[in-house]
Amino acid sequence: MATDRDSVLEAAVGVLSRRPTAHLDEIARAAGISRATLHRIFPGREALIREVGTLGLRRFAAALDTARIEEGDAQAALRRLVDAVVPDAALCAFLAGENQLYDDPGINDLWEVQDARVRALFLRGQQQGVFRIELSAGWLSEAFFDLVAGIGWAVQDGRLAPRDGAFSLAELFLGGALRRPDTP
Amino acid sequence: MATDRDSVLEAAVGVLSRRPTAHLDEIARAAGISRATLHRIFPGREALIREVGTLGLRRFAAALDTARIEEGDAQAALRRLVDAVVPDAALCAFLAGENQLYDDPGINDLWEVQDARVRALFLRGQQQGVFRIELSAGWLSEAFFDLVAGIGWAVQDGRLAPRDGAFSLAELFLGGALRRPDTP
DNA sequence: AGCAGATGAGACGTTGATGTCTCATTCTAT
DNA sequence: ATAGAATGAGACATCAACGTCTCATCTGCT
Repeated sequence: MATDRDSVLEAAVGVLSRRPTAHLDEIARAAGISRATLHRIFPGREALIREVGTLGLRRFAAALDTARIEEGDAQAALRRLVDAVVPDAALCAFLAGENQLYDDPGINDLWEVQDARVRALFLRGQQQGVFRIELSAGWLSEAFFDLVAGIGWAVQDGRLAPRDGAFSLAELFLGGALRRPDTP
Repeated sequence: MATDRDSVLEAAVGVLSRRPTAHLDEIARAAGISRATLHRIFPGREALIREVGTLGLRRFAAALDTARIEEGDAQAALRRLVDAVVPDAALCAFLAGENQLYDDPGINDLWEVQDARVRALFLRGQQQGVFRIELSAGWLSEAFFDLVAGIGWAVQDGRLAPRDGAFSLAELFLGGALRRPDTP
């Protein structure tokens, strides 16, 4: 049952995104299973971490697909991306915190592909005159991901209401913190 | 010699901000000393991590002081803060990644004080009509710190030139990613 | 040169998480 | 109801990092 595996991974994210060094006991308890069963599903800790990473990247890639970021106006595409990615913000928070994953070539490649897609979105937006050209597409892409992770942490720790996630992310990232005098 | 301690902590940050689970061997090698000497300076791993955390918070607090964030126009104060904090972005990146530190009450208290100062800055800016009121001061504060950490990671990994750090941070955070038609 | 202190290299025991095993219990399908 | 499979609980060995120790070497000072 793939659903079973994914539900365990889901629970693992909840623990690991906060404390990447959490013991397997803790993860198993969070998933509602015993440590023995956890080992039956995943050969070991390394495999579990890797699976969580690939799940996060699969979800992120699915969000890019759902948002159809390659189509239409760049700003509208980014707003669609925000809505699509915020539900998986916790997974992105895990990915952001687990730089160690970049040792795995498979995960690294998968990440590169998705990151390139987001960078292309910003580049396209800059060519369309929608996004600012003073900021590099690479930095926009990285900063966007940082803020998505920030949403994930804030929601998990109860500092931000889940309903406010998409709005807070889109408004801050697109419009910045400054009040615009011309748009009352 | 406090300078010696700090130089070791400095080196430790370089390693720990990327990989929080790095072995003491690795940290000692990065600092150019042996593991034995590392143990002579810091009683153990826990003490080392705690010292790195307090160093980061001291530097962050010093940046808030240097920028005089309690004085004058909120936007100008934030720009001063950006300039003051970017040189220590790597330390902030460590603080952001090491949520585990929040177990220590001393560090937790110190963090609360600084976070409250930043939140007060945003609240003041909102009252002055400088910052947008649709975004909560708490989220602005958290997002700002996330982006500072992002700067630290990007610079450390060579994805962003150190000279571009302050500009990229200030422009994105204050003005957002959207191009403003009215300010060519 | 000679001495005191500091450092590096390495050995050693301890500790805690991990991986594997067994066995009793529970769930499920027929 | 019963056989088979799956799960939980716990014991056990392994292993890697940690903390401590000793000793040789190096540095700095007189």
